Amino acid sequence: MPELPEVEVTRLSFANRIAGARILAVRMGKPLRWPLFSAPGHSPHDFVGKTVIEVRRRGKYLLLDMSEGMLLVHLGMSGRLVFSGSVLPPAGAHDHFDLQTTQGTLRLHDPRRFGAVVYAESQDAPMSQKLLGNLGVEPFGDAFTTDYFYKNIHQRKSPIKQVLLSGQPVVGVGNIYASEALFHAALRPQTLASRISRARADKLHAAILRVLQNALDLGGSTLRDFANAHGEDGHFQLQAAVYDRAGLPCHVCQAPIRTIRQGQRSTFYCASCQRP
DNA sequence: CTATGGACCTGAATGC
DNA sequence: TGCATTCAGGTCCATA
Repeated sequence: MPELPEVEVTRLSFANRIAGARILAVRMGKPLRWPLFSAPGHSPHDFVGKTVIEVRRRGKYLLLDMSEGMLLVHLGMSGRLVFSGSVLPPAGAHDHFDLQTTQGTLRLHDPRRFGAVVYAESQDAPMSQKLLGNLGVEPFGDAFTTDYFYKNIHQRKSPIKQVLLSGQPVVGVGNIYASEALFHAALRPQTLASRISRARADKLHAAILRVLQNALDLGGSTLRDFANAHGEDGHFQLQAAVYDRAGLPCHVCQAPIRTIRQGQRSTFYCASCQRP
């Protein structure tokens, strides 16, 4: 479900409401991708009494800084967070984590359970390093320059679509926005990253920022079940140029949008507008 | 080191 | 209707 825009929209929808809250109780459902604690001797009850200081984001992870330690939250493919100031309904079959606080309850709903909630003592803790240590730069950070982008894709031998999905050199671009950015840069997804010229790399760099910013402004994409922590849908999908538009006419040239498989993921593109 | 495919899990849509 | 197959917003891990 969630690429950078959806994760950031989720963060913005509850960060202010949970900041400063004291934790009252924690409830766990079925196991998620990783256990809450990697070291033995801990229990969810340990969180009671700690305070949530603030909510940050790194790539597609949400980082809940607490008065002691932090929670790394990932939404996987089907995860969604809900924050409610009043009492939530009883946990359903797919509600796998509840953080009950003095200011409301944060709940993770995740049918496929590719998501995770992981405790780390700090950013340097082993689990934190494993999950965050090898991420590329933030697209909206100062390090994501055109120079950096060109240099880093130039040494990659894979098709550019798969390089964008890899989280290296830049995080946050998933399957929807990779196809969309390549369309706006007029670049074929199959093009080997190493063969992309400086000028076209610059164009793709700009397209990534433009597409992600646009999706942020529209509240993300709701393909089937994404919603922010208030339950509000996103609207980017209504103006996607290529994603999920197989066989439909290109908005620019009317040629039918094509689908291919790359690394077991669907890619959408316009063979007329996008060139190697 | 880089690149690729499999694995994890559930539900909805499609096809015979 | 019933059952099998395919696909879905991610990414870690083993293997070449």
